[in-house]
Amino acid sequence: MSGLQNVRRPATLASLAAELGVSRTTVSNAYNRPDQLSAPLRTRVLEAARRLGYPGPDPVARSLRTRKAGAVGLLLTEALSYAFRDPAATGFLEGLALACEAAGQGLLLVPVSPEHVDVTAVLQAGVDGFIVYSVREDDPHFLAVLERPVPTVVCDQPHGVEGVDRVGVDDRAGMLCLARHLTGLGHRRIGVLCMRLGAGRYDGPADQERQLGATYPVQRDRLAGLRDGLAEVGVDWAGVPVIERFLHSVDAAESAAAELLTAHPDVSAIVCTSDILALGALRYATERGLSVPEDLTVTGFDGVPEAARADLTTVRQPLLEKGRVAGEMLLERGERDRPRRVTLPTELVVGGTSAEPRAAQRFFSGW
Amino acid sequence: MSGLQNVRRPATLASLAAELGVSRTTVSNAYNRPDQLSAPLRTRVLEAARRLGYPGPDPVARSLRTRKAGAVGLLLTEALSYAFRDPAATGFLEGLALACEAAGQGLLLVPVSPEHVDVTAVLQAGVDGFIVYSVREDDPHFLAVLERPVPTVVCDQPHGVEGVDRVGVDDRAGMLCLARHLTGLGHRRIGVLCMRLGAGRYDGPADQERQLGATYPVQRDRLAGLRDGLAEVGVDWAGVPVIERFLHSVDAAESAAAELLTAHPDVSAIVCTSDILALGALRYATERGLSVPEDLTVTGFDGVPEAARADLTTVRQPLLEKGRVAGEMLLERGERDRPRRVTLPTELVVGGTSAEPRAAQRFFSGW
DNA sequence: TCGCTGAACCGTAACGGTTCAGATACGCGC
DNA sequence: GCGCGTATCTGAACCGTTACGGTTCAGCGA
Repeated sequence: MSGLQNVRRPATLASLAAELGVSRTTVSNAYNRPDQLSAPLRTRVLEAARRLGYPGPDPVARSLRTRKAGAVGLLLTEALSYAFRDPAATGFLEGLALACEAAGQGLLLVPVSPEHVDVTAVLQAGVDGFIVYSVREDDPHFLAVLERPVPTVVCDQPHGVEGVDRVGVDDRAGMLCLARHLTGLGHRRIGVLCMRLGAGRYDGPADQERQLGATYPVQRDRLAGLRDGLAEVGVDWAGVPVIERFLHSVDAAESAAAELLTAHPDVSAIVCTSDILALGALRYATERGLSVPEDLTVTGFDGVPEAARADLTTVRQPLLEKGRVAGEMLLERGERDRPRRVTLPTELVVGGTSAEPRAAQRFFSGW
Repeated sequence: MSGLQNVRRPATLASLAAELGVSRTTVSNAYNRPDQLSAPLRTRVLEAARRLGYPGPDPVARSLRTRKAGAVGLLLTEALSYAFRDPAATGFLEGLALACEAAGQGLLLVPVSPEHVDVTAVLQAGVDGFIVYSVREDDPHFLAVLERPVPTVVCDQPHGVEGVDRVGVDDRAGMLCLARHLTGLGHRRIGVLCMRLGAGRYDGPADQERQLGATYPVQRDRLAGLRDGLAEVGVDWAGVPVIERFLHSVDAAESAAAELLTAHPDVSAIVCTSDILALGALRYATERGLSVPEDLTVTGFDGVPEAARADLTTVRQPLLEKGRVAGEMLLERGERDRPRRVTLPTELVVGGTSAEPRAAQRFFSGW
């Protein structure tokens, strides 16, 4: 806990009213409804306010009475600072911020302790609604959000929560499209790097059981899309190595790529479930002296600016747009009879990191 | 305004107490001080809460009573989305977020309308303190923040506001150091790109009067540091062209570089008051077919990650650290007798974008 | 049996506003 | 002179909670 605490207000609406010998209503009106009192009196009120150091109506008290806080809460699974570090999150948040701005709403980043679970921050947030960005299905903070009697919009994951709007993309279809691009090039020996699949800290190979038990639907879907695409050309998913990393960073991905290629040196393409992971794979390839795409194809997912700079083959999703839509769904006035589900389009971006595999590897499928 | 409004709470602490035939205090204690009532009664309360759909104590009402909101407000001059777009801001915010997280405080991004001035959002923010990031001296939102009876910490600018803590770097000294690097290399014909110097939208050359009247102390100081450094080798500041841009973007900087080099083709070095501006200058050089640093030296300021990737000569400041210190200053418990001023160190980073000017240009000073 | 103690629980008074249904006075048309 | 609309201001209820200073009562030692 912090030592921060509001100083006692030097003057209140009531004390100001008493000083002037008018009612509290009048003082309130001086601030909120100038047309409800004569101009001279209003001036007198405002002048007295300045003289007594009255800073205007207290926002919290006003919120209590009006039942609106003027802010939207944002819940992330990761540490708060992640919001400013991950480019996919940043893009989303930029769009969300645009929507909030347009509606004059604040955006409250709710602190979640990465260490031990503590949902008090969620329960304490003075907000009119929540945006939940890509959290685990059974995230306790998320469950706490659902307890709160305010509207909620989920971005990406979890899926299909009752009474909650959602915006996202078709991860499975996007990945399927990418998979076809790769199989079309002739790739059959494929390795995968993916983000965390479950609550606990785990780094290493993710077998099928772990994949199916994943509590992150986005990862589940992206893997499923790839599996679908490979099945179309007869590649058995059981033989496809998947390496999981708990941390979503270039460094972590680099080590994952090392782990993958060490155990499976014959892989011709590394499919990553995010661009960040792909950037790590690229770095490992450079480190190891492998040429991309001649020796190795690398693909990502998301379409962040860094990926464009690296000319990465990836599946682009409209990150900023997703944020803006999320905000608008939450802030939109009017009745919403049923939870809305918005799916934004994805687009395959073929960059310079994917090409046909070497002749020796092509159409090989003898794992 | 948004249509978002809290649904009426299905049950309140009072109704729950009435239902159970206990006092409101007891219900409150069931949530906040479990040791103040017997375990069985607490269970009974919590059970009834679930049954009646009572979502736990209302955060706003609690805030009113306890006089703490559990959140810190953040004020930016720019549109809210800027926070996620500018890498220097992002670095700062990441550090700030770390500090907030550690203290369990939320971070409320206060929406400021870029179009017409409207300070209601500042007055409406339910926060225990404000962080003000790099705003103009006479920014009306900032003045509104000062009206609020909560502690405030300013980052970078404005300077020397009474009763307000500040964290920043010595911009003047940092730039002086950079200037000496350039003059040491032999540069005498120098052109400058700087960020906006005043409130109104203006793009173009900034004469000395405009420089001196700048309401952005950071820009003022950086220019002054350069002036000092040039004065040391006898270069008259009056002859140094300074091009100003209202928008802080690579695109804007590119056009500024064009403007500068068109009017002053004999410039051997472009000094930019930010890395973003420098990246724009680099892009213009590439576009125009100029080699950096052979044909042209380009320098930045800040030390953002993008600058490192571009191997830019710049002055690095500890962005993340600055954010964390700002947060800690605000959240720190204990009396603060007088406003604190923290100045963090800067460091000259010599990259590959600065070198000796061509022989023909060296030591020339005959403008 | 008495006095004392500590645990458990309660009543009241804020916290600082907003809101709505009046009250008052005033000007105006008839 | 009277009814009536209008502009201006007031009174009181209400928002939902927690802080504070009690009261009650079972248990215990003497």
